[in-house]
Amino acid sequence: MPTQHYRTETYLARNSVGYLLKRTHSQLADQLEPALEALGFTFTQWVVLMHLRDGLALNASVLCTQLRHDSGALTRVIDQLEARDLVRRERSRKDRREVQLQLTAAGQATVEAAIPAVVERLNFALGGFSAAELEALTRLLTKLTGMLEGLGAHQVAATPHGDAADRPREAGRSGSRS
Amino acid sequence: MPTQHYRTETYLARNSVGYLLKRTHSQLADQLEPALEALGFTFTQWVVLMHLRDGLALNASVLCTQLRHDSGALTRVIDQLEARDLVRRERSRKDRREVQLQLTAAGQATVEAAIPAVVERLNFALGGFSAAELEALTRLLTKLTGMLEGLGAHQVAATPHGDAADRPREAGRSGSRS
DNA sequence: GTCGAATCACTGCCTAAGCAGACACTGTCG
DNA sequence: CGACAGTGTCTGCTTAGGCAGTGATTCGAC
Repeated sequence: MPTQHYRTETYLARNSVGYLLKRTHSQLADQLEPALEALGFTFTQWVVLMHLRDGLALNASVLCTQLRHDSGALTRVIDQLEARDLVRRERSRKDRREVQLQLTAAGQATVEAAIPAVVERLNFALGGFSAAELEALTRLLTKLTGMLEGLGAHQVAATPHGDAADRPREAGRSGSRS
Repeated sequence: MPTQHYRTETYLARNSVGYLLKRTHSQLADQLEPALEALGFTFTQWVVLMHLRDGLALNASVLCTQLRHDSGALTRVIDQLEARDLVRRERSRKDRREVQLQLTAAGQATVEAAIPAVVERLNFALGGFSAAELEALTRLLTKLTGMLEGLGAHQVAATPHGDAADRPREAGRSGSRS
């Protein structure tokens, strides 16, 4: 039996991590998006580019799981980036179902050029945090994401309420349209 | 000049709080949604109901700022909940522009009945955390949300890239903060 | 080797989110 | 009183996200 973090009698939305994560993410996105938009990117596009830059994803499938994006939606994001010559698609020879992705020279340059503005905005937004606090937050979030990834397909613990749905979480989400 | 949390040369997407927040939120939502879906709610609807239950919002406008939701979108969420007789709209007598919201008896009962399942799922998902860790995470996120709320309208720091950066984004609604 | 299941990328469709504008109402200033 | 700015809610439009289904390919069982 896991730790009894929350209890029915004292559960309040505003103290719940779920709510706090949603809220902070949204707020931080609001801080970053204008900087990215000035450069012509959405947050999603940015993260895709960064992951490619960091070599964290070689194909769309990996990117999907990494970013937790819908594969269909991701296709459209890649479409946009490819249309702007920032990303190149290339069919793998080893497995011809797979499409390998990489930044073009222009994409590489664009990302590198954009980083300072993003970093600056991030630092500004986090101005009220000490280094120790940010470190702690990052550590906790990293641990949390690892934990939740481990849970994977939420095998719904036999809820007495019966029907519990079983979503095939594998396919990521997000994406965009042209 | 704020703390130099991130630096251009070492910035990596996967370590960035923005990315981590997005990722953890998405993962946690995946954990909770099936439980809510079994009860017929989306995450958004659930949070709306919880806020009404906790008396955190008396009208749509407050709810918008609390949840960082679009007022137009919120109208539709309320529509759905009202159609299911979970929420009641009532025009305020004091200020007839305002629509006061409250749970119906059925709404109240439904929310209360749903809490145990949500709490259980939340505890399950957070099983790997100690009480101290969750407490720390909650505290940091609460502080962060307060910090970011303070920043409010992100005044874009003059980007040397010239172009753009002039989104009137701040969408008037949700403006007044306590 | 063949058949069937699994995987990868992609396309359509549907719903939700975000934006802008409309309308109703309030409070203020002249 | 009447014009005007500000606020609260709601309605259309556009865009993005998520799901299901398709074609191509690979892998595994037999």
